[in-house]
Order: sequence, then C-alpha cells, then structure tokens
Amino acid sequence: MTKDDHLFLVDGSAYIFRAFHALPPLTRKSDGLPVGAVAGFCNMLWKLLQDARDTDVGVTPTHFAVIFDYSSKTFRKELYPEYKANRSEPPEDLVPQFGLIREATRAFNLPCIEVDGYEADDIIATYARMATEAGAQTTIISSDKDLMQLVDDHVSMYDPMKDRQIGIAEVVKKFGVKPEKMIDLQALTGDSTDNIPGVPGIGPKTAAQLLDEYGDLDTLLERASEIKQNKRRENLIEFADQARLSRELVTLKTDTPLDIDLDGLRLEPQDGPKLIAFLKAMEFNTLTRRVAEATDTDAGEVEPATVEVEADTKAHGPDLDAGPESGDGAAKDDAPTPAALAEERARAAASAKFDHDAYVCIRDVETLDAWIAKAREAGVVAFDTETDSLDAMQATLAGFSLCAAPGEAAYVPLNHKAGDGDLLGGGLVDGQIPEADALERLKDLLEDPSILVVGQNLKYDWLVMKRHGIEIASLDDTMLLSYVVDAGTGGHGMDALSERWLGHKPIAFKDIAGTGKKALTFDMIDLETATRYAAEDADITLRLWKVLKPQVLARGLMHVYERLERPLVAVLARMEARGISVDRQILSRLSGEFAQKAAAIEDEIHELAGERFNVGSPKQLGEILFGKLGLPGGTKTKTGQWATRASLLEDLAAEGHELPRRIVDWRQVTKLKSTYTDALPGYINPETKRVHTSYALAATSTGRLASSDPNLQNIPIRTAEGRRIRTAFVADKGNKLISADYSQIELRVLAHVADIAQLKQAFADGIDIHAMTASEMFGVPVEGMPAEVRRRAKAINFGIIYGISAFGLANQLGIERSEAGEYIKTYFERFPGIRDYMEATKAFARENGYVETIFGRRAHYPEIRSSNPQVRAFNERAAINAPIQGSAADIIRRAMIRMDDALAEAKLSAQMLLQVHDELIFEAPENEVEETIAVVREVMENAALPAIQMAVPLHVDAAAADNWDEAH
DNA sequence: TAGAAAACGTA
DNA sequence: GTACGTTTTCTAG
Repeated sequence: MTKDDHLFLVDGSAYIFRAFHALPPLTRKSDGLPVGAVAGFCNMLWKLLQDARDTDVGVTPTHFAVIFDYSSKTFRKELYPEYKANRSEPPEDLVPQFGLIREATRAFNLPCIEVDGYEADDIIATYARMATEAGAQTTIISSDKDLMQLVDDHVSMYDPMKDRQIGIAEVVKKFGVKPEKMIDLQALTGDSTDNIPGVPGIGPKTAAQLLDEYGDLDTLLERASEIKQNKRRENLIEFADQARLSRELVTLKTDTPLDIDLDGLRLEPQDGPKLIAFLKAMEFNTLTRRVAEATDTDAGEVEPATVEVEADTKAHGPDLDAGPESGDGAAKDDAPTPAALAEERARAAASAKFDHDAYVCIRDVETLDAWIAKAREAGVVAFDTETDSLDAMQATLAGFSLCAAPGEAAYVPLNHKAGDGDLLGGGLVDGQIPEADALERLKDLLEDPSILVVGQNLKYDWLVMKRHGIEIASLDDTMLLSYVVDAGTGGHGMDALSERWLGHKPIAFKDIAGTGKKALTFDMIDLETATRYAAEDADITLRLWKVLKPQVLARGLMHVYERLERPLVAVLARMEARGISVDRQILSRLSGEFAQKAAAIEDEIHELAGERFNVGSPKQLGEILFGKLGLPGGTKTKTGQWATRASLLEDLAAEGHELPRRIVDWRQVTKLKSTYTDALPGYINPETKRVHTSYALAATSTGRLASSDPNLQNIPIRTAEGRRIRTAFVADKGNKLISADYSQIELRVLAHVADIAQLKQAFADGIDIHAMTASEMFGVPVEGMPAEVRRRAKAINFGIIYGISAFGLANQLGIERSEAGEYIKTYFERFPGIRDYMEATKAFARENGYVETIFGRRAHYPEIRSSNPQVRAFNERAAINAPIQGSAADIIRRAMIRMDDALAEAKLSAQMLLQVHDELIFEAPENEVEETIAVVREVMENAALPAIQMAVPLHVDAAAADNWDEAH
C-alpha cells in the first residue's frame, strides 16, 4: 500500500443494527425470512462501490474490507466483567441476518474480517493505523462515536445513512473536543449502551469543558480537588479509578492480531454472476437488475445461490458467565469467564522463559535514550532501583533497571565501585553514565504522567528517587496488586510472586552478594552479574504486572486497589521522608535510669534465688522457679520448657512470692531499655536528624499497616515508666505534635456491619459503650457502676471483636472457663444480632475462603476448612475479626489519602508524620494548631464517605502538645 | 551464623 | 480470643 491508496473499512456489525432499526421491515416473499438489514447492507455496499467508480466524488477506494464483531468475549470483558452486560439479546428477526450479511460480503467479493476476542472497532483501528503508517488515506464507514478517536489527517469517517463525511471539524462541532480527546471524553461521560461507567453527573458538555480547561484526563483527575462545583469535584475524586477503567475500555486497540495484511484487502473486480446469484436468492429484484446492468450480466442466466440460513448468535449472543470465580480453571472455548481469561494469561506467563544473557548493560547515553524512547512508546515501564541499603532514606543509588517488554530489560549502572580491595576503596568503575546525565533523562520519563511506572514495592524506589529530586507521577505496584488479590495467602515479595505466578525462581541476592559480615553491597558487584540480577528484577516485575492487573480486574477488586492501595504509596513515602524528631538526651537519661534500676533488681533476684543466673533466660529462670524453688502452678511450653510469661509470674506474685514479682519488674525495665531507649537513637538519620520508620503496606492480612525499622506503632503507653519514652518524641521549635485518634472505631464498625440497634443507639447518644454493655448484660445501672463490672464488659467487647472463645475470655479475666462461657451466653442473649453476624461471617468464609471489609477488601483464610479443630477455630476467629479490623484500617487509609490535600486546601502547613492503626500524628506550627485539628477531625470523621454512610458516627479525639506523651 | 522460640511492646 | 515487629536466648549447623 502506498500514499496514493485509499482504504475503506465498513463497520459491518454496527451497520447491521442500525439498518435493522432504521429501515422498514422486509421479508423474503417466498418464505418470510426477514432480510431488511441484509437489503440495506447490500444497497449500501453497492452504492459505495458504484460511487467509487464515479471519480468525480473524489474518493476512490483501492482497498476495501468489511469488519465484524466475532464474539462478545473480548478482552474488555476481561478488563471489566460488566462491559456490555446490559446488552439484551438481539431481536429474533435480526438473528438469522448476521450470517446472511457475511454471505453478502463474500458475494460482493470483499474480505470479511473478524477476530476472536476483539471487537470490530479494534480491527478497524488496527487497519487504520497500518494504512496511516503506509501514508495512505482511510475512510471508516460508520457513524459510531466510539470510532471518532481515530479521526485525523489520514483517517475520516462516512455515515452512509445520512450521506455525511465526518472529519476533524465535524467531531469538534459535535463533541467540542478534537478527535484525539475523544477517549478522555468518553472515559468521563461513559456509555450506557456499552455499560461503560464513566463519572456520574458528567455528560458530553461538561466533559468537553473540563478537558478544555485541564487538557487531559490524567491532569483533570490529578487536579480534581481544584474544581469548584461540590458534587462534580466529589464525583471526579470518588470515581477517578472508574474513569481510568472507562478509558481503558473505550481505547481502541491498534495492535489486533490480523491474518490478512493490507495488501490482502486490495479491491477486486466485481464478480457479476456471483453477486447476482446471491441477490436472486435473497429475492432483491431491484438491486439484481441494477447489478446486472452495471456488470453487463444477463441475470436470467444466473441461478440463485444456495444460501444457508443459520441462527448466528455469536455476534451478540447472551453472556454465559458463571461468575468471577472459576472452579477447575479449565476454560471452555465457548464461554470463558473473565477469571478464566485472566487465568489464561497467567498460564501463558507461567511458561515464559527467562534469558539472562539477553539483558543489556547500558553504559552510554545514546543507548539509554533509545531505551527510554522504547519505554515511552510502550507507555508502561517496569522500573527498579539498586542501592547499597534497605533503608531508602540512607541508600545510595548504585543503578537502576528498566523493562518495557517481557524479556527485554536493561540495567544502568551509575555508582559501581571497582573492587580493588584497598582500604581507600576502589574508585568508580569505568564506563558508567555520569549520574546527573542519566537522572536528567530518567526524570523526564518518570515524571511524565502518561508513562505508567510499574514497580515491586515502589514506595522504596519512590523515596530513593525523591531524594534525587524525581517524583514518580503514575505508578502501579505489583506487590499491592498481589496484596489486593491474595491478602492472607503467602507473602507478596517479588521472589514469592515470581515463583507463584511465573514459575520462575529469581537469582537470589545472597547468591551474588554473599551473606553475613562480608556481604557485598550492590555497588560492589561486577556489572555483568549486576545486570543479570537487576534486569531480571525489572523483567519479572513487568511480567507480574501483566498477570496481576487482570487478576485484580477479573475479581472486581480494582476499586480496592485504586482507592485504598495505590494512592497510599506516595502518602506513606512522604510521611517516611518527613520522619519525627526524637530527643537523644531524654532517651539517654532514661537508659541510664533503667540500667541502674535493672542492676538493682538483678541483685535482689540473685539474692532471692540464692544463686547467680541469667535473668534474661526463661530456660534458666524456669529451672530456678519450678525446679530449685519448687513453686506451684508450673506449666510447660510446647517445647517442654517451663513457661515464665508475665501473667503466670503475676499469679505467683499474688500468692505472695517475691521472686516472680521482681522478675516481672526486671523484664519491664530491660524491655524498655533494650527495645526503646537504647535502640531508638540508632535510628536517628545523621542527615535529617530525625527518625524515619518504614511502613509496610502489604504485611498484614487485614489491611492494617505495619511499621518497622524502627516500629513506631508499639511505643509504650500503658505503664507510667513506658510513657516516659513518649516524651522523647518531640515537635521541632515553634511546632506542636498533634495526636488524633478514632474513639472505639472497631466497636463502631461492628455496630455498623452487624447492625445492632443498642450499639448504634449508644454511639449515637455518645454513651460509654462498655458501661452500656455491662448494664445490658448484668442489669446494673450505668450510674455508680462498679469498676470491676465495667472491666468485665470491656473485656467481653474486645473478645467479640477478636472472635470470642470461653477459653480466651477466661484467660483475660482470670475466671473459670465455665463462668466465661456463661458471660458469652448472656451476651448473645442480649445481642443476638452479634451472634448472627459471627455465624454468617464464618459461613461466608467457609463458602468463599475469604471475608470482606465494608469497602470490599478481601482477607483470605484457606485453612478455615481444616480438619484440625484448633486450626479451624483459629481461622474462624481471624475471619470474624478481619472485616472489623480491616474496615477500620480502610477508613483510616481513606483519611490519610485525603489528608494532605485537605490540609493544603485549608492553607495549613501541618505534616502527617505517623499512623498507629487508629491514630494519626501530625507536626504543625503552633499558631495553626486549632485550625489543623478542625481539618484533621473533619477528614477523619468523614473518611468513610461518600462510599459508605456509616450507621454510627465516627468520633475523633485530638490534642496538641510539645511531645507525644502529652498530645495523646 | 541463621533461625526458632519465648517474651512483650502496641492497637 | 485479633493484628503486628523487636529483642534476647538458645540450638543446630
């Protein structure tokens, strides 16, 4: 095909429906076969081909094809199970015409193109792209707005029923945006006929205006908070992921696999007798005559063709989807479910081979530029940094790897050191791109919002790049995709994911770096080995992304990923980067005090024991207590050692034994010293002088975060001694720390999900919930209630959240198991709805293998059907707890995601520093404290909205002070 | 020297 | 009774 050629592409499937509805019904005289659409189609084709010969029309096709939908099981269904879900079956009169129209196409001597799994529009887009690349012109015979995105200088459309050309100007006139913006426009408006969601409340007019103002969808969604209209802003924020999904759905594929190339579409001469035979069979007399005249054929000589009439329901037949979960995964070729299709992709990835020799080590800017160009072309790039430390806040960049297509990955070394081994350390290895040059180019790529940067645990790379002045704009994280799909079933580290999904065991870091004291850091590894390792990581990451993203979609979990996971990456990275000030002096003073106290207690212990021994050794201690001294009540742990846990020692102390009391005291002091006052100063970053914890997003089965290095979610608070450690967490000069925590959030969630009238009422009235419980259970008035009664009710309330057992409650309260059982019985009599909820949750978990939070997050419990009663019971309790703990975790996640913008909008400079499950810690200028608290409370208390309207109010307590102890 | 076990800090 | 991470001791290699 050359630039003088002109390709005509007829959207056959769309035409069928339009002709059927627009034209008067027509039946074959002889037998009543409905043929209206066929007649319209034949007339249209004939006219097009005749006009083509009239050179004065100016448009002469040299290539021609008619394109059809093949099946409704397209990749879009895989992306979005609801796609075209509201399509009803085609009218009975239309069904037999699908096959006839294909026959007609062949009778016209025209190629009839259809591809399994793709829509006609994708095939059209692909051919149009190919023709444009050849420099040729394309005319698409359709008026479907879904195709308007293809219109440009080389591609136009033609509406055969209205005899109207559609070019760039017509698209702009009709929709107010240029054709290249049609995708974004459709993503916003959605499409009710195809069941594309879009953003509620946004029609074509609003969409065009928004796109005019913000340029494109990504920018609009990013800056949605600036929009003045309340409802519109909320919807754009709330349904951003839905808009992105819609965009994926409306974007036509230009790489549809095609059996016939452009040259195969060259227009063949009309075969008069062949066409007339078909037309006679259809009994289209007028058209038969015209064709006979034009082709100089004697129609009387031609026998009518034998045309098979079959009910071809392939084009738009009913969907036979069984549901999102597929049993044995054996996809039937006629009706694969979305999950089965996702699994199909997983199967394909599982057999992929890894060729480490194919990886490239990039050592000059030209090559780097070429790879970056390739990434731009793809629009998606897997990215991974290699450094010398697991601490992103201290790590030095050794290099980075890129992968834009499976199997094609490269490593870019930047700071590898020569392993000379002298004490001064080797210099830089020769032949590495200067860091500044490479990062300048990388910045352009990573900060481009149209490039999707895919990583495994991207928060780490985000922080490393941020420290080099680069902020990744659009990201996907394979760890988080896995977490959304599989929370509760194994880990989400790259090695585990690679083995699970790709059947490939990656090169182990310890195999290239060694282990222990003489382990190498990555910058000391030779470039060849480094390339094999680092490029493999990027390769694996991209392949995982290709497998996991469809998994998320197929299971209907995209909203969980988009609303609760992906946005948190940058939020947490910023919190970690800020860190918190910890006063070294205070900790050092406390360490001294604790050391003295521990030493004194240790002397007493040795005195009481009558010998010196290692007090820190439970083994030695057990021997002394239960062996040498023969104290009663000794129990053994599962390894046969004497158990010496605090609660046991407390019991002994209560019987008047002095030694156990002293052990408990000693343990408390040494715990505080070793874990907190001694360890924390070591975490103060020498550069920032602050402590930067690391939050794990995918560590828990319920959706909670986890904090480590150091863990700032378990700083002591229960004892007076412990609280003193909190005084070392301080605000910088001129600032205050603000602590804001949800009051009773898990019990509120329980009241909501289990729908318990008394609980809901109590929270609505702001009543003391434990006292209310006690009053209901024991008939004691709240006024003047004994502390012990309330304490027991409180323990029961917590027990409920934890999936209560008589054994556990008895343990907690120090009562007999039978008595605890009575309490539970009474509780369920007063709150039968709770028991119903617990039973229903267990049943759901047994049935599905997972449970869900109110926002749809899943936690898996594959062992809930274990034949081991202990294992089963444990899984049941966990399954009962997960929706409650997890929903609360989701709520605070939502608050955190909104918080930075809310503070910025209020022009407050407060910074969110820490999260402790139901508490957020901020650092704010002294004079903004009151305003900040108001904004923080507002965001936290409304965090479930607008997705969920809780049946109980959420309440947040907040206070400000110079240190964490006083603020809490 | 790596990993399990026991203990204990938090929500 | 739920969910975590860190420290120390102790054992196996």
